[in-house]
Amino acid sequence: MEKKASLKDIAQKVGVSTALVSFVLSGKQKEKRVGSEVAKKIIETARELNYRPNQIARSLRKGSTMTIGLIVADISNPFFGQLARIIEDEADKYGYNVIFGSSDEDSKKSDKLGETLMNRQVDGFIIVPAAGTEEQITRLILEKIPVVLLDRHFTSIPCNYVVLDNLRASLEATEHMIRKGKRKIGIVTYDMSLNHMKDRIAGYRTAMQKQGLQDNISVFTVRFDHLYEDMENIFKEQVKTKKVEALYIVTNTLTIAALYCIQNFNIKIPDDLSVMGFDGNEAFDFFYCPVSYVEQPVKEMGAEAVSVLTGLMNGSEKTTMVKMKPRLIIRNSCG
Amino acid sequence: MEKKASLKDIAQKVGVSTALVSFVLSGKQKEKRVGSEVAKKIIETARELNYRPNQIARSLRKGSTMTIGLIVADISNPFFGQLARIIEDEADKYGYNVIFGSSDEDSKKSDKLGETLMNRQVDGFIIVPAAGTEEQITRLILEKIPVVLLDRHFTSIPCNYVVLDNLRASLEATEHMIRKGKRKIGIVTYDMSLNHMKDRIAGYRTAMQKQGLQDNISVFTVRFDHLYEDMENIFKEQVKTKKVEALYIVTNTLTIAALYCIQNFNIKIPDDLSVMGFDGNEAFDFFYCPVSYVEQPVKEMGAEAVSVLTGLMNGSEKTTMVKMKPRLIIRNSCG
DNA sequence: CTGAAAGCGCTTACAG
DNA sequence: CTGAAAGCGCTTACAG
Repeated sequence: MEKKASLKDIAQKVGVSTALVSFVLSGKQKEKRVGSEVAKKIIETARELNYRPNQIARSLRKGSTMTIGLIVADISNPFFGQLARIIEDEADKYGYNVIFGSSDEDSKKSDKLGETLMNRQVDGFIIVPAAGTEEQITRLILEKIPVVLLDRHFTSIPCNYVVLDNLRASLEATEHMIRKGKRKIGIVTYDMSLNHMKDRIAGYRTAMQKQGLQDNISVFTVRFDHLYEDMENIFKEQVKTKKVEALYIVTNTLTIAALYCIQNFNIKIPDDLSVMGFDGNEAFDFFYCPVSYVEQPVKEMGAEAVSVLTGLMNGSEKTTMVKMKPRLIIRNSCG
Repeated sequence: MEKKASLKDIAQKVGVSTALVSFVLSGKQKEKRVGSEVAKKIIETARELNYRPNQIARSLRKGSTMTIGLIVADISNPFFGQLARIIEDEADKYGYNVIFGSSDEDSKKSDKLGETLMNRQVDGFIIVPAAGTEEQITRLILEKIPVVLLDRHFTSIPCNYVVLDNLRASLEATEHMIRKGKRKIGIVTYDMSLNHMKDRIAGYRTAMQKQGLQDNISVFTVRFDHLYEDMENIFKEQVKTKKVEALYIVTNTLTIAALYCIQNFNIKIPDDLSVMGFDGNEAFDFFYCPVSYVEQPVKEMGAEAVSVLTGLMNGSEKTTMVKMKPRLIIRNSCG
C-alpha cells in the first residue's frame, strides 16, 4: 500500500545508485557487468517493494511514450470498432498502447482531439480524417509527427495512407448490378467531399459510362446529421416513383438506414428494388432478402496501418500508400 | 518546425523565469500579480513559438495524468463500443482522455492490461471485469486506485459498480414469456461465473418458480470460445426436439448466434420457438420476426460510471453501487 | 509580492 | 568497468 516504490527506494534499500538499479531492472546487467549478487538483490528488493516502473517518467526522459493516438469518426460504429480492435491488438505486439477519440466527422473536434493527443506526446497517429482536416494533417506532417491516414486520404497531401481501392470496389459493385440486368442504378453517398466518397462515386460513374448508361447516372447524397430524413426522401422521390431500380449504398450506416426505409415503405427486394450495401453487418444477413455488399478487408487494413506507423516511428522516411482489394459478397438483393 | 518549444524557450526569449511563464500560461496572473505587459508578451511569444504544454512533464510533476484506463471485454462488440463512446464523451467533459484495452474475457490479459495502464499512471479505471479478476480488482483497491466496475461486479469485493438490475431484467423478461403462454422456457448464457450471468439466471429461476414452473427450468450454457458450436448443439438437442418452446438469451452476441441457428435450422418464430434477446442490435430489427429484447440503458450506465469515477478521483471516499433499470422492448418473437 | 530553485521518476552520457 | 550527476519539461513551496 502507501506510496509507490521508486528506483530510489530500491537503491537506498540495497545501498547502490539508482543508475545501477535502472540498469539491472531494464535487463542491461550484461553490458554493464553488474555483479550478479547485487543484481539478484536488486531484483528481489524490487519485487519485495512491488516496484512498478513509472512510464510517465520514462516517457519524459526518453521523449517517447509508446502510445498511438487514434482518431476515428465514431468508435461506436462497428466498422470503426473493429478497426480499433485490430489496431489495439497490433499495436500491443509492438509494445504500444492506444489513446482514442471520436471526431464525429467534425473537423473542429478532430482538431481539438489532435491537439490533446499531441500534448500527451503520442508517438504517432492513425487518423480516419474528417472532411476539412487537410490543414490539421499538414501541420502534423510539417512537425514530423508520424501519421497514417486510414479509410480515407487526401490527394492533395503526400501522407501515408491505408484505404480501400474504392474505385475498383465501385466498379465491381456497379458492374455486378448491370450484369444482373439493372439499368437505372443510383448511388447513395454522404454529403461530404472526402476522397473515399468521391472515388466510390467515380467508380460507379465509370462503370455506368462503360456500359453506355451515362444518362442513368444518379448520385444521391445524404447529410450526415440528417441521415434518416434524407434517406426517406430518396425513397419517396426516387424509389417509390420507380425513377430508380437499383441502389448502390456506399457505407454501412447508410445501408442500415436504407434497410429501415425498405422495411417501412414495404418495398420488395429484389423485385421492386435491387440493393448493394457496404462494409457488412449482421443486419445484412438477417434482412428478409440477404443483402449483397462490398466487403473491406478490415483486419488487413488495421494491421497494415499499424505496421506502416511503427515503421515511421522507428525512423522510416518513406511514404507508403496502400489501396486494399475489396471483395464482393453476393447474396440475393440484386436479383 | 524543429523541436518543440518549451517553457524555457519562452522564458529566455522574454527574459523572465520559467516559473513566471508557467503562471501566466496557466492563467494565474491575477493571483501572482504579474505585470500585464509582461503577461501579454509571454502569451504572444508562446503563440509565436507555437508552444504546446507537455502533458507528460505536467503529469510527472503533478502526479496526475488526467487519463482514464478503460478495460472492456472487446471494443469491437457494439455493446462495448457504445459504452466506450459514452465514456469517451463524458470523460472529455471532465478533461480526461481514455486509454483502452480489450480483455477478451481473459483474466490473464486483463491483468496484463491493468498492469500496463497502471504503469502509464492512469488516474482511475473503468473495468468490465472478466471472470477471475477478483484478485486484480482487489489489488487496485488496496493500492487506493479509483476503480468503477461496469456491466458486472463481484459480490465478494466492496467496489464501486454500475450494472444493470439483472435480477429484475430476467424477472420481467421471463414473466413476459410466461404471460404469452410459454411454459417450457430455457435460458441461454455464457459458461462463466460472473455475477451478471448468475443474476440473469437467478431472475429467470425466480420467475419460473413463482409460476410453478420450477420443473421446466433449463439452463443452457455456451462456451465463450465455442459460441456457434455450442449454440448449434442447443438447437439440435433442445429446440429441434421440442424440449423447449421458448429461449431467453441473455447477451447480444449469444442472441445473434441464436438467430443464425434459427435461420440455418429453418425454425419458425414465434410458432416453433419464442425468443427473447438482450442488449439490442439492428439485426434484431431486421430479423424476419423482429426480436423482443431486454434493453440496457447504455448511455446512463456509461455516464454514471464516469461520474462515479471522477468523484473518486477527486477524493470521494464513498462506495457507490448502482443497479440500472432495464427496459423490455416487445416485438413479435414471443408470440 | 516575486522569482530562483527544488523535485516529480526515470535514463544515459560522461567523468573518473 | 562503474556510478554520480545532469536533465527531460513542467509546477509550486519557499526564501527573499
